[in-house]
Amino acid sequence: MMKQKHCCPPAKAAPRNTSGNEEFATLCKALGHPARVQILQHLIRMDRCVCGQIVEVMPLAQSTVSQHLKILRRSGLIQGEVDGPKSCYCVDKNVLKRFHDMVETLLEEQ
Amino acid sequence: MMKQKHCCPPAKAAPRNTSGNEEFATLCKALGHPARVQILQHLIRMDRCVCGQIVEVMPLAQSTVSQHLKILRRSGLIQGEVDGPKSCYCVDKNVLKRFHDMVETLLEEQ
DNA sequence: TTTATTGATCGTTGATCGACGATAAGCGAT
DNA sequence: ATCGCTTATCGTCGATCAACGATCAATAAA
Repeated sequence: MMKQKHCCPPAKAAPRNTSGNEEFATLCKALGHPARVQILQHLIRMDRCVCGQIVEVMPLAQSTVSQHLKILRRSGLIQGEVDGPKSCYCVDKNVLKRFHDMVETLLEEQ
Repeated sequence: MMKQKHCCPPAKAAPRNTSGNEEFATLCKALGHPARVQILQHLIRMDRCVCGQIVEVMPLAQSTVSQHLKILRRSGLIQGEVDGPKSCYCVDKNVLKRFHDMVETLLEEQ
């Protein structure tokens, strides 16, 4: 079998929906840290809020929270927009719903 | 606010279900790599199968697949039992269901 | 204009990940 | 007892993560 070093799987015989796997894994990875789960939950409850409000709730430095927000944003789970000198974040419910559907699909596949 | 270095959050004022977050993050982290998602899907479809069969399907070295299996097993998503010289793996459907429910709870919280 | 506030980014540091080959350990067959 | 097959573990290496403080850029307030 073809092997490779330090890189993601190449084309395979029957890769069975690899791109979907990729997106699912990306979303999971974004939620693979308790701080980011907490941030997402907080955003869900508050609907939308500003970075500082999140920092207040978290036992982490502002720069660390900002980093987590960046990761969540990159995954698509949250969106951020500048609001004056502040940054306002909110959950992208479509992406969250899609994530949910992916898990459901997984569950139904058995 | 109390800060700390290189370590997980300590007790907080109102940590709001931190242990649940922890488990959810752990499961997400386990699925945060496309290879592990693929392995889980394969196990779901095959119901149960032996390590070698998984290695055949994946474009990765046997040791790498074994490592991924270990991570999935540690997360609780799959179980493994020795069967002679082979190792047989299967999905823990209860854990998968719980994972699904966690996502659903997240979705319903908005 | 200067100052304060807010948040993103930079740079660093130690820990963990992800890949591999090599090796060890357990079992079945010869 | 030895050999072969199967799988887990070890050791290594580069890449990425997670945390922090420091700094920078942009806006609001004085």
